[in-house]
Amino acid sequence: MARPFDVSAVEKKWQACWLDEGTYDVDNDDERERYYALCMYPYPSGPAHQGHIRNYTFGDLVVRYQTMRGKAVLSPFGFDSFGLPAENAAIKAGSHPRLFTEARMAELKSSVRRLGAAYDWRREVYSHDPNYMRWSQTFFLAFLEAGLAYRAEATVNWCPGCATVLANEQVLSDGTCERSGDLVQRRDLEQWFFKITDYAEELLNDIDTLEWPDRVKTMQRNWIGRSEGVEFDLALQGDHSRALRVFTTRPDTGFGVTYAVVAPEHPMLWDLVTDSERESVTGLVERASLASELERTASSDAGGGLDKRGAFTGSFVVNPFTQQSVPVYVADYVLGTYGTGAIMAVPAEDERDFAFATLHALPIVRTTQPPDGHGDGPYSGEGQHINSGFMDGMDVATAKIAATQYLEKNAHGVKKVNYRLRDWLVSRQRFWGCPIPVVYCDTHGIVAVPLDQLPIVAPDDVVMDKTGQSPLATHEGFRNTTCPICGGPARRETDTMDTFTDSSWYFLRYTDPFTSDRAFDPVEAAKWMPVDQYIGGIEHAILHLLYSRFYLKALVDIGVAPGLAREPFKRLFTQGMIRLDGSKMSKSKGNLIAPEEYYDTVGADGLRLFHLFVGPPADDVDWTDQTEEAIEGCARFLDRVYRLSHYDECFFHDEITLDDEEVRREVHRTIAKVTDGFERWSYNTCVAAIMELLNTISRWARRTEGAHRATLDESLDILLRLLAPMTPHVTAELWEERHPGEPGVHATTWPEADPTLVAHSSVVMVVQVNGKVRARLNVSPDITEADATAAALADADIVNFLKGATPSRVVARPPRLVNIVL
RNA sequence: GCCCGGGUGGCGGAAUGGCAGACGCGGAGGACUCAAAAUCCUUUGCUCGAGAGGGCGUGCGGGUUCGAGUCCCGCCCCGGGCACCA
Repeated sequence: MARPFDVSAVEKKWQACWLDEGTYDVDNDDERERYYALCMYPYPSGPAHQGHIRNYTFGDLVVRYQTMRGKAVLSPFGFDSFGLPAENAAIKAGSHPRLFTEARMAELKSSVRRLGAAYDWRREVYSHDPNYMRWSQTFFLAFLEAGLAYRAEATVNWCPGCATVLANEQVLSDGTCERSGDLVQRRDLEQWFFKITDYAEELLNDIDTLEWPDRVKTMQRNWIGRSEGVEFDLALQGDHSRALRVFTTRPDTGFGVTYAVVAPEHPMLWDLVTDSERESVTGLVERASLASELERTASSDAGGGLDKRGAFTGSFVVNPFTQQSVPVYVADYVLGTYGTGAIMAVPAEDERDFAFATLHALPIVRTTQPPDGHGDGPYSGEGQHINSGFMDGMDVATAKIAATQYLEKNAHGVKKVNYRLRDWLVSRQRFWGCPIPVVYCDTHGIVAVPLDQLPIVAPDDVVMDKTGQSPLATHEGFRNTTCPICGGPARRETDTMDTFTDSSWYFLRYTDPFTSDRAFDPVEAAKWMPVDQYIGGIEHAILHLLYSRFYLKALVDIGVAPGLAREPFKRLFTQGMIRLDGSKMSKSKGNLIAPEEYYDTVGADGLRLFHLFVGPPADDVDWTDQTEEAIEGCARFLDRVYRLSHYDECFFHDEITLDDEEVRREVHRTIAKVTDGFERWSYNTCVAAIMELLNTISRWARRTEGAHRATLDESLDILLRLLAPMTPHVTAELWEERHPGEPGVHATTWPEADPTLVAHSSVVMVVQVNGKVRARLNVSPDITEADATAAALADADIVNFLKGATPSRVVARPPRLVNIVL
């Protein structure tokens, strides 16, 4: 489309200006009020796509708006530059992940620069920078020393496609890898873990203090999965010196326990199995251990959990409430990794137990009275206790307390809190990540690499193939080393750290990236932290956002970040996704729409305005056939702004007329609307309000009766300032034309609405009869209820409409509405 | 199955219990032009009507209210999250 000005030239000019002059560089000794605005640092996958553009457009609006509000705004940029895609691509192309990654970083940076977003580029960080790795490794060792990092053998998630283990958080609920989509396998391996479970309670409680979307908060609460209950003993029938320990959240249903179940991995299992049952139990356990997590957990779907595989162990335990002996089963619906790995089963009040009991013909005893009409199925809701001895008649909460006391006295019962959250598995058997800085010595075992030898950087001449072992393991020069303690032969850890460890602290490095003798100065970091506004995609709702919260808490506790607030991100905004043909836009789907083609036509400003205008920022955007036209519409609006600013046929008069006054009022009302919209993240309505203002000014300036010069100048100046955080280039250009030699539009302050002008001098009051609008009257905004009623009833149209009928009621809501009810 | 969102013109969307459809896209008509593009103006929920004007209308069915897109109850559909965690 033809533009009234050279968009590319204008945008290049201002981008160069901001960069050369370091307009958005901010120093740590800045005395203005501070504001830390941050977009999640990207994985460098190539040129920016529309998701990035959307993210950085919102971020830049916040940065420029808060700057105009007089704050010192920290706005850094960097790259989450370690990761599997680079390694896989490098294997394919016979290149090195670093070369590949740095080429992608350059591409992304170039397209981000052309967006014209304001960043302090001096603070740029990237994960694979040895200067950054040094501190990633230092933190690992600090965690190790504090007992927060440990090595253990465990059943872990192995992704065959990625040729590495994964954290629980990276496995989707259907048992596939969130990255490659491969079915994740279970393997018993010795791996490094971070003790995130130590922080489960605090991670859960502090969610309440965060200004985050409820959706994200709920997801994190569910992920942590706190449950309160009792752990107690079920004594073995015939040998009361031994017992099966179980966990339950419903001790009150104890009288309904008709059997018990242990997980196939339970350590006591083979003590319980009698000779006659050995064969069937062996078969069951073998099947369970071969089955993938998916098969084991997803089999309950359709038939309401009828597929409950299990076998009798041959042993019995005593129900401590009824003193009756009940059979012990082994079944794969009980998990070895949660609670005690064994449960008391109450079929009448638990769906899973009900399904199992039905299948295996076990007795079902109700202990809670279900509501009328509930039927024979399991019932786990509120109700009076029945068949429950001393708890009969109690409600669930009261019975829980009574049952807990009973178990404490009679069955070694202890109140217990369990979490679904597991420790964070951080080992990865891949090359392109931060090496774990420990060595293994035959004499001294696990030995930390001395801090002065950090960073441990992987050598370049490594054969990278996906063998299931870290590529570093085959590099003799890297692998073989000496023990820092005894100098004897030792071997290096060859696994690398999960890349989520890198992204768990980058926001701290941004606050003080200039120092080389430590990761950051806690005093400098404390000036900026916590991040005032964090912006990113919903896909990080659990992974990155939970890990970062854990990191900061741990870093504060171990003395790396003393004095910092314990939460990294005060406010979080999660933007919607861009969809093409209904599916998420992503490089792997090959459906990216690059911004470059728009930069040359509608400009970065046009594209930015589109992203702001298309809908609520939190909503997904469908990229359709009509999107091109919508983007052009945004560019057209900017052209109209440009033309109005250059309009030189205006006839001016000296007196301020009523029309001029009304324009001033519109201008100030728009200030109020846009300011409010900015605070509420309602950017689409802000754009609409500014468009309306332009229409008003434009029509008024073209009138033959003329316009008041000072009013036109004020109006245009305010319009440019309101628009400046959204479309920074064109507004900077027009402002410079209008105010040569003065500070630029981005250095001006955010306009303030004059309350006396925002108020309306007269308003339209609607008059309804039985809820339908029958007349409109111009009234004073402070009309009284009586006057409003009188005016409504006196109106000619209303009188005519009523035809003498007497209203039964008149509801007046001055000054907006009067409703006459017949 | 459970927990969140959401359902408004041809399309994206707006609307603190008070004029439904702001703003934009698209469409229609007009001005300018030799012509086109660009620009500017008018118009644009559906429907009945020549017109004035009327009726209907925010997924469906009820309810509360003088008044409901908005609040309550029960459904339907779409999207997302969780899913044997005892």
